[in-house]
Amino acid sequence: MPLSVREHIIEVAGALFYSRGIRAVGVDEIIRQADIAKATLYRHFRGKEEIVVACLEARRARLEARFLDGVYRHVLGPPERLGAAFDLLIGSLSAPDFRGCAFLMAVAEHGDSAAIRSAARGYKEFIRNQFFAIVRDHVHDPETLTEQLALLYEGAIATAVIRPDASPGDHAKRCALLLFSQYAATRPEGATVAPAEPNVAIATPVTGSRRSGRAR
Amino acid sequence: MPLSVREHIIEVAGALFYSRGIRAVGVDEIIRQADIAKATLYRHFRGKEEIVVACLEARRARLEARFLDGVYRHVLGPPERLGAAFDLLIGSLSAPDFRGCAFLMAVAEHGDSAAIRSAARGYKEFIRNQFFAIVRDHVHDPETLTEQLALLYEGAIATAVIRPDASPGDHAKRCALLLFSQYAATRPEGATVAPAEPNVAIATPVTGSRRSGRAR
DNA sequence: TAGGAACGAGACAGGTCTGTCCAGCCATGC
DNA sequence: GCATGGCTGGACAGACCTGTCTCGTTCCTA
Repeated sequence: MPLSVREHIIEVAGALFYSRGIRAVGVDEIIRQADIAKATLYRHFRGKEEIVVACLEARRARLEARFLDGVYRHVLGPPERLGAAFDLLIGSLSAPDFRGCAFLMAVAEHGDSAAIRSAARGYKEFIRNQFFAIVRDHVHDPETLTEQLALLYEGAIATAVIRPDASPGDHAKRCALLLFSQYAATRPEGATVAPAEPNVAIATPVTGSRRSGRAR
Repeated sequence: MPLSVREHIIEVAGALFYSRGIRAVGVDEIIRQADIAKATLYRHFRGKEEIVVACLEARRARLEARFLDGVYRHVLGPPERLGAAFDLLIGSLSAPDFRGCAFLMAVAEHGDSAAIRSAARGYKEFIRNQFFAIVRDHVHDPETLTEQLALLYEGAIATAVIRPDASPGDHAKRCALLLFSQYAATRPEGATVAPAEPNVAIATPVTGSRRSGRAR
């Protein structure tokens, strides 16, 4: 299954950008590694930034597909789905070439590019929305729980970069499941589970989930 | 109180590096903004990387001092201290010049530099250790709770970069207090702490007004 | 078989980067 | 008076960057 030239460029450039940084990788190195001519590269992309955006979008599609496959391959309940999502994360964090969140790194290096910010935001919103879809019908205040799960997810990635020996993925998973059980237990209507905890007060209203957004 | 030349360089370079990225800022721009000669810069630093490391260490000292001041200014219990720590975070995230974790960004751009990785790790371990010191004697399994709190802290910073409208700081604080009350409630031995009305912690300190900036 | 599109190889321009070096200025101390 | 040492301003070298362009080849299709 031969890749098209464009896909080949995206694959090579994406790996280089991720492993060494966007600004640290020149187009000369991309064409050398991809074994193509410079004119070919500039025939497929208008400039370097367009390559970066294409790499982020390809990565996003790959990660989203992997997420959906891992979480929805089997029909399971919310805790199992959350566990599967964090197991995927744990696998990513322990990959030998893991270096952090590619989207966050791209924004750090080119935060002025609207296209790059938009690609990053799109992926992060996908993750958030997936968590929301998983817990929505099983807890009270799913918006708050969703944001907290997303926080754990992001925190594990960031921590794995600098303190990888802290097992951030494992802690995030454990915490996510604890939170879910908490929010499910204090669920008002269904009342299927009732471990009777007074902490309900904390988990109630406060900051009205912004949710509006859509900057750009 | 006039700054020494070296401190002046660090201040100017640190702001430039943080706002635009390390590789995106050349030494020519540093000496122009700092209004010094190039020879002066290279008399104080052996090279650009040494400037970067000095900037990170200065930032680390500043942030650590601010953390300790905010959390230990008043004598309070663990929930109030956690609340204060996350209020400091909330203030930082909403600062107009906030762009993410400077240490993580530096590692993303220069992950091959041992000195930069070390500076980043030092700061992140400080945060972790502070959380540990706060909760150590008040919960069972303080190590796990500590890592989870650190995860929320990191996650809020990362999320604030890409989805700032999600109020990540507020969600992190709320979740941190919920976790603490959980871990305190299930504490086996002492059982001194009763999570009866934990909302005190939420309603206490003032958000923001920390004046984090220092944009210059 | 002929034409054209896609490609490889590489020169090239114009700019930027880091780091070195030189000449001159000025304050301080002897 | 005079040396010293930190500073400024700027030239400079050598490398690297992005993006354009030319030229020859290959491959597909009509």
